[in-house]
Amino acid sequence: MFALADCNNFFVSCERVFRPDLEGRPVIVLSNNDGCAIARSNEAKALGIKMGDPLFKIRHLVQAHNVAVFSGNMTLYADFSRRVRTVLRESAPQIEVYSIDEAFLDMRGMDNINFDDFAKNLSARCRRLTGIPISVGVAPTKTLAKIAAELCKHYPKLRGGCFMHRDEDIEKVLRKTPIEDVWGIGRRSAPRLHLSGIHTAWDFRQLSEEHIRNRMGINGVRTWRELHGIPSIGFEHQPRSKQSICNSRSFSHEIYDLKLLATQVAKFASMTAEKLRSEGSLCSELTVFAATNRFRDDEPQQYGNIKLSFPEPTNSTLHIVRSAREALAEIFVPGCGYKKAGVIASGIQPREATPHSMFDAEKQAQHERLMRAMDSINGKHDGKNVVIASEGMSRLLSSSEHRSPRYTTHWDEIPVVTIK
DNA sequence: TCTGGGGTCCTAGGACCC
DNA sequence: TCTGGGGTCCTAGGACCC
Repeated sequence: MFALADCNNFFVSCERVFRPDLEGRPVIVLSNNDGCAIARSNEAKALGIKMGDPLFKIRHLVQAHNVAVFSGNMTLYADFSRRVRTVLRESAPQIEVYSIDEAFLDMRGMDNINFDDFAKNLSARCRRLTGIPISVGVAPTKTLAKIAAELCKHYPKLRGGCFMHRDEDIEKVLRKTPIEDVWGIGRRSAPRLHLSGIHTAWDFRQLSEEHIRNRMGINGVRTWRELHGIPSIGFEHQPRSKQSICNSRSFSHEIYDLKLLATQVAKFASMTAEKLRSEGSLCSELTVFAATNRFRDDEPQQYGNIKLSFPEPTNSTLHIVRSAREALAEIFVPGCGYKKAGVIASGIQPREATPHSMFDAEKQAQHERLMRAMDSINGKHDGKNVVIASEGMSRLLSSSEHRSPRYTTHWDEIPVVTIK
């Protein structure tokens, strides 16, 4: 058996931990720049607010129904994610962290327990210890466990846990599960399937493997087999090392000036280098891209990108920022208003496995000490205190007007509450 | 006026090899 | 007249996920 533990409306739930007054009220959390709704409470979903709806298109709903609006506060959510994972690790021998708000549990070997009790107890325990409500589905495959967890969200009677394993139960549930709700069936496949009369997970399961293979490739087959109860998606006991690291943002307004754009790209590059070092990795390639506002048809559109290779794999802020700035200068077109830019590191390899340069060994050691010093200073205090000059001292050009305090990580942001 | 960010894998086609 | 078979690597684009 496999379990999926899925945090309910995760970002909203994090905000509610410190704002219990928002229980029962519609709440949404916004993406970068306060652009789109990326998390909604059940009440907000009931109002018809969809995942990814731009704020300006749902303003009328927000005002009419007194929706509480938050800017994304990733520092806070990452900390809650860590707390939830701690609880999950205590409950199963192996967990696979799937995303910031989901993890699979490998239940193989746990034969003599009541899985339904296990699921419900885990949900209650997580709520008690972290404040975050979670749904736990247990089933013979990961795909079925996902469906079981989803069931908990619609049926409060399940008390956050659902064990789905008997053939007749699986059939009953699959008959009611729209095909587009199945893990692995996306935006493109669902409409195609509907056209050929496939509307539910059960309909899909009735098709022949050959048919699926021809129309949807190997991934379709995997999903089909999983729905039949045959585990076909591996359990990843170890987190795999990343193949690419990307830092990109949309800006709060268009940037026409290369110098200003370069400070932003320098920040992305610097964040990328930091992430590489924190994972003990080096990169051998760097892609830099910059794009104009694709929603404005009254302005010339421009998308530039360039990929470069480093002579030696690196995770140095100095190297990566310098290269990123040079690359940006090559793709920059004067007169264009850039709305988004970013940096992608690839060709990632573990630092230990990479032989040191034959040249300048001493210089390289010095350089590494410098990076360690930077990381240690920036890690000690709230916020970045040492940056390289080309990043500039200004912030990223993005707005977040509704950000909550980072309650659990930044002491100076915690509001003083007077209880009368 | 205002429209997210960060990932993964598969597939098809071209270039090239013996 | 007749025009193989089996690889690799790379890239772009598509599809999927949260």
